[in-house]
Formats: sequence, C-alpha cells, structure tokens
Amino acid sequence: MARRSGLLRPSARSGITGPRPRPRPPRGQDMHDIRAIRETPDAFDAALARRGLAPVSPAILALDESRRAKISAAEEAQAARNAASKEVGAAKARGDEAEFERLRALVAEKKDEIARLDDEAKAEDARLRDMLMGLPNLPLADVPDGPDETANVERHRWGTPSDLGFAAKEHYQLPGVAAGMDFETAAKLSGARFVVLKGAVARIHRALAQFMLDTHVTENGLTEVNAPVLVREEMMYGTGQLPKFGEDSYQTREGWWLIPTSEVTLTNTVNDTLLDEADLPRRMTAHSLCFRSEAGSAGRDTAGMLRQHQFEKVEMVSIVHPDQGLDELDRMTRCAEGILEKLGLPYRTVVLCTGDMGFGARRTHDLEVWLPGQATYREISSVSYCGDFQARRMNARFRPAGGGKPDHVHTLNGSGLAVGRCLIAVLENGQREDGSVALPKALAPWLGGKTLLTVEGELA
RNA sequence: GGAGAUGUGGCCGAGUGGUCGAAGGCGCUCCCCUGCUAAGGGAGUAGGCCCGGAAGGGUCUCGAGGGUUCGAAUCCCUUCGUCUCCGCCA
Repeated sequence: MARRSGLLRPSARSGITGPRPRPRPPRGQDMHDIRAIRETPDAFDAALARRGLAPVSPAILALDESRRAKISAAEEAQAARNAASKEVGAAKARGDEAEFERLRALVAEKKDEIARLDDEAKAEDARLRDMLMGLPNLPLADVPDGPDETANVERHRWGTPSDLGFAAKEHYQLPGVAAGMDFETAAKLSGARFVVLKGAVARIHRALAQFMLDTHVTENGLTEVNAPVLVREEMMYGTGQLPKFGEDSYQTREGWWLIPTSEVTLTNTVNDTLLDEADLPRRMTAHSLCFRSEAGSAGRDTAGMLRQHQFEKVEMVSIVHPDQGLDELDRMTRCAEGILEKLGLPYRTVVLCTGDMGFGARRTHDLEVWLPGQATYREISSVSYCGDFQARRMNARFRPAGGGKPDHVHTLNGSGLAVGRCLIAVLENGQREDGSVALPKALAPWLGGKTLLTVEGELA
C-alpha cells in the first residue's frame, strides 16, 4: 500500500541532507518585523525570554546592519552605473568615441562591483531570514508566564463532572464501544495509532462532525470550506509548521505535505493576497482529515483513540483586521465552547502559559473536556491568535478602506472541535452503569433520532 | 504519461531590444454634474528595500534563477506555476 505507492513517510528533513533541493521559503518576507526589532531589541528579547529563549537581537541587529550597508553600497554603485549607462548612448550618438569607451569601461567596472555587493547582501538577507523564520511568535503581555502546562490559567469552567456512582470506564472499555472501535484490524492495516470505526460508533463519529460543521455554518456564520489535505511546502512555511517542525508531519514522495490541521489550508487561502478591507473579517470552517507523526509522543496515550496518526477535525479560521484580533479570539473561543455545551460535555477553558503555547501563537485558549475514564480534563480544542505572524510569512495583506498602504492581516485558528476526541468525550460522559451510553440529544438529528448506544453496540 | 499554450500592476489585459514601472479597461479615492437612484465628466491611484525627522531621494521588481547586450517585460538557458487537447483513471 503506502510503501509501494510512495506516500507517507515521516519526514525528518533537517535540511542537511535530503533528496530534493531545499526550496526557499516563500517570497522572502520578514517573520518578525525587523523594524520593530531595531527599535526595541530589548523588548523583543524579553518577549522571547518568556518562551525560554536566549537573546538573539544582537546577532540579528549585527546581521541587519551589515546587510543594509551592503545594500546601500550596491545601490550607490547601481546609481553610478545607471547614470553612466544613460550617457553612453549620447556619447555614441555624437561620435565621441573616447568618451564612449570611457563610459563603457566605467559601466563594466560598476557591474562587477554591483554583482559582488549584491551577492553578499543576498547571502546575509537569507541568513537573517532563516534566523527570523526559526523564531516563534511573541506572547502577548497578558499571557501568563510559565514553563509548561502546569502554569496555564483557567479562565472559564462549564458543567460539572457528574458523579456516576460507579467506576467510570475509558471509552475503549465500554462494551457497546468495543464492538465498533477496532484497534486490532487497524493495526493490521496501518499499525499503531490508527483505528477502524464500525457501525454505530462510526455513525456517531460522523454525526459529531456534521453537527459541528452545521452549527458553525448556520449559527456561527462561518463559511464552509472543503480543501485539499495535500499542500505545497510553501504553505507549511506560511502557517509555521516549517522550517522547525517538519518531523511532526508527513510528506509524500512528490513533495506534498499532509496537513496536520486544516489551519494550514484555510489560513493559506489568503497566501500572497492583497485583500480589500471590506473582505474582512473572513471566517471559515472545514471538516478534514489531519495527519500527525506524533514523533515526540512515543508511549503517550497509547490506549484508545485519543492520539492517532490520522484523525478528523472541524477547524475554524478567521482572517481579520488588526484591530479585531482579540475580539475574534473570544468569539472563536465561544464558538468552540458552544459545541461542548450543546453536547452537554463538562469542560474548562484555560489560557496557555508562555511555555505551553504553539510556535505561531501570541495567545492561546485551550478547551479541555472532562473525561470520566481518566478522571481528568483533556485538550479538545485550541484557539490561537497569531497577530500578523502568519500573515507576514504568507504575505497576506489588506488595503485599508479609503486607500493607504497595505497592512498585514491578522490570523486566528481554532479547533471546533477535534472529532475523535469529542467522540471519546461523548462516550465516556454518557456511560451508564450497565455499560450502555446515553447520547447527547443534540446529535439525534444526525442519528435518526436515536439517543442511546446499547451494550451490544446498536443505536436505540 | 504524450502534445501544446501561457505567467505583466488590486483585478483584467496591451506591449518582441533603449523613449516602459509599463497603453487601455475595471476597481478604488477625490472633485464636478445630475434636485433621489442609475448614468455622465475630470484628476489621482503598484509594491518591496535603502537613506531621511519629514519633505523627498535612491534602488529593485513584468512567475523565479541564470545568461547575451552599452542597454531586456521583450532574445537564450534552467526552473516553478497555470491552462488546453489526447491517453489513463476515482
């Protein structure tokens, strides 16, 4: 199968070796505003320090300064060449051979000089860009500091984990579920961290996705999108999976990447685009497969379908005016929370601390759903505000209403929600002592009106 | 897989060696006219980078990279993308 057809190999391209020439990131954007770094290098380093990174502004500024000097020198030489070049024709025309030859020589000389300075400037430019490309986004000031998830701050809590009155099972231990959740067959087909869903369980899974998508479209005003799951490498740079996290995703032989989330496709719909301000905000949702190598998670969450190489997710992405970013973050958080509330699943929302935030985020809200089987809250959604970080990488801008210089848009993304994990939550929270599962009424329209999963694994 | 075409400014689209950052149209902004709406007239309107407090100046950019030339959107090479036809195929 995959081996022969050549798809799917966890790709650990370090950039040192590799079958394919390393494509340059798109269009040479700044990943960070170099001007902002010039103006307030200390603030830049301080923000990165909150992420546990050593100061980099001295190295950046040195490179930047040298680069600018080269550019200036090159442009001076170009100006000289252009001036001389203009006179060449005139000298020729009036038959002044001596002057013609002199100018010709001057042009030639300047040409060499320009080429040399240009090459140097380009090399430094590339080094600077690589440096900036590898640096994560800066956390907003009000994001809590901390090394890991233990420092996250709860901002909201909904529902109460019900006291079942009996020992709660994990989803894969429930009798009605076991019939429809087949890890053995999946292992035969594909290996570890895959699952085959069958019958009622498969249908509930599908119902969840449909329910989420329909809710976002009809109630939350998002535009439904169905996009590819294979993307060009450039897109992975745009949203920040590359250059640093290639080992977390899969790449095909042809060079395509399998999206780890449809944040990649939805956000990159505005890649290299100049929008009108009237186009904003642009709100999208998609239900898609997602693929992750889970490279760093060996041995973690191996039981059940909590952590898979392939899973389904309903994603939300907003492209907004810079002034609207934070309002949009709250709006999207509410959209995700609304799904859990409709399903009656207890959850809490936390603000991720600096050490737990993803590469591209300035502020992130995680939704954690209660899982009775583990007696704990587990992540089911992550909603992030990225500011102009991705927009810079993608070269995504808008022209302000009434004219003026284009400015970068701001981007946000959030799960709404992870379908597989939601299935787990539904099954575990609805479990009854006899092993059957009471299903959320909100799903009934997609389940032929049924609201129970029997011990035998049938809908009733 | 085979054959061909094509890639220009926010968008569409002219432009085969110098007078082209680039005609024209659309869109957008401002003004005029029309007592509303629609239509009409005029002017303006690319982006990046560098220098500058600003005004302004310089420089680069016609998919990308390289080459020819005193000079390239225009010629050559390479490469990427897109489209069309044929074949194959869900």
